[in-house]
Amino acid sequence: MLDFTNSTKILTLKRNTVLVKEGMYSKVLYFVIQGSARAFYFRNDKDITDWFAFENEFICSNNSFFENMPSLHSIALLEDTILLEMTRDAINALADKYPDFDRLGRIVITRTMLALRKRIISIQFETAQQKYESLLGIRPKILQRVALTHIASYLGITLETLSRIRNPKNRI
Amino acid sequence: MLDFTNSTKILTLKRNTVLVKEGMYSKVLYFVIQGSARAFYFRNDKDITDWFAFENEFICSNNSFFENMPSLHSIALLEDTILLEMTRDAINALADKYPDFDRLGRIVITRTMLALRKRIISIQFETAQQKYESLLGIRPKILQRVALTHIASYLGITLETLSRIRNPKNRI
DNA sequence: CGCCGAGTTGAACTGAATCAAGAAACGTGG
DNA sequence: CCACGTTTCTTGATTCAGTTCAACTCGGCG
Repeated sequence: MLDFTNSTKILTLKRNTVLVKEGMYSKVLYFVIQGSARAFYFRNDKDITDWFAFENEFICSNNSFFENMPSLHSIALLEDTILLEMTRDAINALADKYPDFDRLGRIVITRTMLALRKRIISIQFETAQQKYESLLGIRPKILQRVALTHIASYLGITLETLSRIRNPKNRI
Repeated sequence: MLDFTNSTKILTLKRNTVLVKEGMYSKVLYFVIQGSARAFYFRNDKDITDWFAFENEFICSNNSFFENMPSLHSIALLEDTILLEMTRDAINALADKYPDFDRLGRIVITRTMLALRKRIISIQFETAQQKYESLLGIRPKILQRVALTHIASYLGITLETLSRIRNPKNRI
């Protein structure tokens, strides 16, 4: 029988577990039930966070999942986390059978695309402080759950700059 | 009869024609046959180019087309241009009838998403000069077809900086 | 207790922005 | 085909946000 529960694995994993390693092929997509994960890569020996996923969000190696290329980034858990794991083949099979599932997939991709466009505008035109505040607007609880280093690299600023922004004494 | 040619208008338009105005609703998508267009918006009274479309590429008001919101940017032609115009309803109808067309739509969105991710990395970690060179790598002929002001704003740098980068005397 | 990773603070440096002029290219009408 | 105005691009001087490098603080944990 081909249905959702049969195409899906539920994983309960510890903090820091690595789901995908840079350079590997990964045709699976993870959906976060409880906990959080991040995608990251190394650039000039620095660990750069690329994407966060919290409850009810998806995460996967984009170019491995969508383009059959070796993954450009790794994915690791930020907290003890419960995940759904689905392979691309299972997702495609479900999408072929259930138009609603197919539609859902399209909506998710479209949303992601629109979010990326907004992020580009944010990166290009906001000061470090505005970027930080925008992030807090979108993810108010992120500070309680993610190390500042990861937040800084996600925002494209240094840890030192983030630290200064957060110190009210430095406000102009 | 519901088919591709009936759902499509061919437009032949002059340089500088405005296809979409900021603030309007636009449920159409344009496919460039010959020529070029750009999407842009104003930020602090500055004209910022957001996206280019050349031959065989699509352009539309993203958030109007996908999210039914008033358009955040305008779209105008950079050259005399021949376009295909399709409404969202026609596209959806075609996608319902022809699975291949549906698949095509998904591929286009996915590609766009992946291109946006690459652009984010480029914006975040490359110097002005590297951004310029990356763009030339992707679009070698852009200089012959687009004003430097638009290239600069697309890259998120000032016209002055772009001018200096292009002057070989200023290379370090 | 002492170490270690995570965050803070300080000082010097730098790439790009801004402001201000000027040069070149472009097009439109005479 | 040239003169003139407009738009596009270049160049120079100055300023500034954020980086870099280095030292220091704090909290947790073996």
